[in-house]
Amino acid sequence: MKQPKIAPDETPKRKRLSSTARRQDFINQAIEFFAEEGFESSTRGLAKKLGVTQPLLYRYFPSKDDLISEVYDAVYVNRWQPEWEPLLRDRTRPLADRLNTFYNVYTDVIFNREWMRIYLFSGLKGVDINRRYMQLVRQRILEPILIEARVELGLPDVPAKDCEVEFAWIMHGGIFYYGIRDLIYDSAISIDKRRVIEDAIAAFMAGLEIKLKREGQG
Amino acid sequence: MKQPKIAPDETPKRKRLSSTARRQDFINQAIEFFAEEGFESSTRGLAKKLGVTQPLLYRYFPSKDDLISEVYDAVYVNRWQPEWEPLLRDRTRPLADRLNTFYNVYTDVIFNREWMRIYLFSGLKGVDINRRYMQLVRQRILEPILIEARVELGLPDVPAKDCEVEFAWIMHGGIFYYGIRDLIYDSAISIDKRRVIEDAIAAFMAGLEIKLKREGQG
DNA sequence: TTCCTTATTTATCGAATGACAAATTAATTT
DNA sequence: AAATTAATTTGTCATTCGATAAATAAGGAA
Repeated sequence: MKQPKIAPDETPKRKRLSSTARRQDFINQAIEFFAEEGFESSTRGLAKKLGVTQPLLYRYFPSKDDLISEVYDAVYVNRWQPEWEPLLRDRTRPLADRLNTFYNVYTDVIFNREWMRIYLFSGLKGVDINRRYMQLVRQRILEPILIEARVELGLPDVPAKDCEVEFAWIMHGGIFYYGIRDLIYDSAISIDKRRVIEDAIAAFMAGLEIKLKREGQG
Repeated sequence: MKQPKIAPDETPKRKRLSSTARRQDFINQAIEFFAEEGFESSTRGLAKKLGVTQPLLYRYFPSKDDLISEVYDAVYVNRWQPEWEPLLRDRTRPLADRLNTFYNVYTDVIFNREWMRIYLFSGLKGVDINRRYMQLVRQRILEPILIEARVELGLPDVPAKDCEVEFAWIMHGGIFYYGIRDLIYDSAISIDKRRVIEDAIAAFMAGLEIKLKREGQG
């Protein structure tokens, strides 16, 4: 009963996949598995989900940690879209518009249970890929946003100060935490994601204008 | 060499603590231990940190899960301060002042590695105490804040709408995520916590005023 | 068909895990 | 000082873990 039903004379007792196809399948399903169960979960549990035996995993990955590293890459590196930064720098549009577009497409990528849970699990494990990811966010998203804001306000085009970056992080973190509440705790109020982002950006822009102009004077 | 050095004629080979004192010590150190290593870590590792043998744990807690439950209570329940809510409702002070005071004392409690990591670990495990904690935050912190804001702006004293609660969550989450960056990822820029909170609240208040008055008209 | 490559399984090892029972020993009571 | 209580340790069991070696079988090449 536990075996998949097979028509009488239909042979396939064991499926054989090509090396590369099998490998990809392993990584993809490992993302789902570890996201749900945590990285401490057993390779036997993963093998069960994959429908293969546990030692087969070691034909494709030297160790469990190596497999986990590939999971990180698949989630953090491969899902980052290079067009995000130019989108933020497109001065033909008002900055508020650009921010709304960006945060909608960005959260389309990261607001899913897999991504969020992998991110939190790996953060707690202290792997440095998380720190690198946050540097990426700072350099490719937050600092560009702050430069664009200065330009739009007619202020001198100087690099962002630390306390300005922190202010941008507050907005970014507020939106991010909305995703956590929604996807990890299932406790976000079911409201348009678009609306939440819009409000967060409006408050950020209003606060930033006050902040930048005050700094310019003092 | 691994035994603690004991002066020649000083007797205590084994320390015996009273039942209640030992129990408290176990819980306190279990918080540190599980916060750092995660709840999947072994009871033997914990016993080593405690300087006792592993079976002794089972004299005080029926199972590992029971011990973990006590850890949750000690962190979530016992550290919540009842005076927080009246502080937010103290109408003799401007709301912005109250918010600043509150978020400074609140983060004094939760911005430490133990609290933050226990919170994230337990959230990923899906235990319902996390959901209950977020309801507490909503009912005792965010909804009072929104009511106070309406009153201060001279608007009708009606319960907060869902989208207003979400807006308050954005500020709260932004501040919270600052703590995560600081304590979990060691990647917050070292800036006055006080300053970050001040900016977050200023942006929230500015955004909320616009939002509430727009709603009142539409 | 037959052979050969390699994907996959079977079998197993040593270490670590949560939990329990029984022996020991420190502290209290008599 | 002797006896009693209870805190703590020793010893152990059944599972589960990551990992390896050897056996099996599917599919392409000859």
